Amino acid sequence: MVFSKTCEYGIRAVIFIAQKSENGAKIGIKEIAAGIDSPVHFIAKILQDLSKRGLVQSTKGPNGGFYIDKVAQKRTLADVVRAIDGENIFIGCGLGLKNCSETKPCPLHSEFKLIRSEIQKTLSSATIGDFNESLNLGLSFIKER
Amino acid sequence: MVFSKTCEYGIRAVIFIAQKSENGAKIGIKEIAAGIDSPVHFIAKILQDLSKRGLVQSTKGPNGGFYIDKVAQKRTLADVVRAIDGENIFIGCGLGLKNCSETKPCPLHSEFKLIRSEIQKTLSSATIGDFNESLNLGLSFIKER
DNA sequence: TTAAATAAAGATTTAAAACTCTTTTATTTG
DNA sequence: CAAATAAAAGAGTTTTAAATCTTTATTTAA
Repeated sequence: MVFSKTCEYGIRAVIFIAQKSENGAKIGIKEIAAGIDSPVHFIAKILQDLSKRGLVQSTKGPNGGFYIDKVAQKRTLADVVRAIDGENIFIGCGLGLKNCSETKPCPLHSEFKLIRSEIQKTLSSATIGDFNESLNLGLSFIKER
Repeated sequence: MVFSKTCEYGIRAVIFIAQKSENGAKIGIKEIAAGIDSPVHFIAKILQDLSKRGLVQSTKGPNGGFYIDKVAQKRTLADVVRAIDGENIFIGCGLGLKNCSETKPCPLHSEFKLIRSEIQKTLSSATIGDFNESLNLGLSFIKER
């Protein structure tokens, strides 16, 4: 729920790459897929897209791979989500009504405003690089097993 | 996001039926579909399912239709969501990790715990019948146009 | 300057969700 | 009891998301 599968993989990949490339290393797509438990070609597609938007960096050829530079480390998870799933999670109506608004609210409008703002706050206050340390210390995980 | 389309329709339908049947009336499936802007046969399927679970009542034949009795008016939106989309929204990991837990948390675990509990609180404190008045007064809406 | 490594791109397949259509069953009323 | 009405049930179809496979382009290093 909340995010599409694509977006879940995207967030996990971005966090993974950030951690692994902190020291300047580059990470191959196979290693990324293994590191976050995702289908190789699927995450490749997602990263191509994030790469075009500057949320990850990459180089081809031997010793190539993905990495996240200092600038991108400061981008937020909200940017990643926006790039993949769009604005809807931040602004959409909980009951799927397109013209739900302050003046014509759905019955759950104000409740969902609170929830959405909580989501927005969480995602826009977390940068891509924020999790490096906790992952390094084994305090959090982005892999199933 | 958050809910499946099926679930959005389901919630809207249930709220609609609750309001319209408050006085004991029964509402036909066509009227429901029109009242919440949903495909007739699709919402019919959803209501069949909710009916089996006792979240709505129905009778066949002339003057038949759907309604929601006193008991079901007291059921919560959480029950409806659980019936259609399952538990996942209440317990699932924000990053889609199946074995994310307190002891093996994903990087966003605690943040999502807050968000989920907000969703849970909202849905389980709102009964199906809670919106009758606000809909009657034209203070909230469950239809696009 | 060629071979190997690697990401990018494109095309295709699979699976799940959303939606539609047809037939059946139950109920009511004349 | 027959006809009409309305939901239930079942069997599709369409659309979208997810996943896979194949080919191309770029880079490096021998």
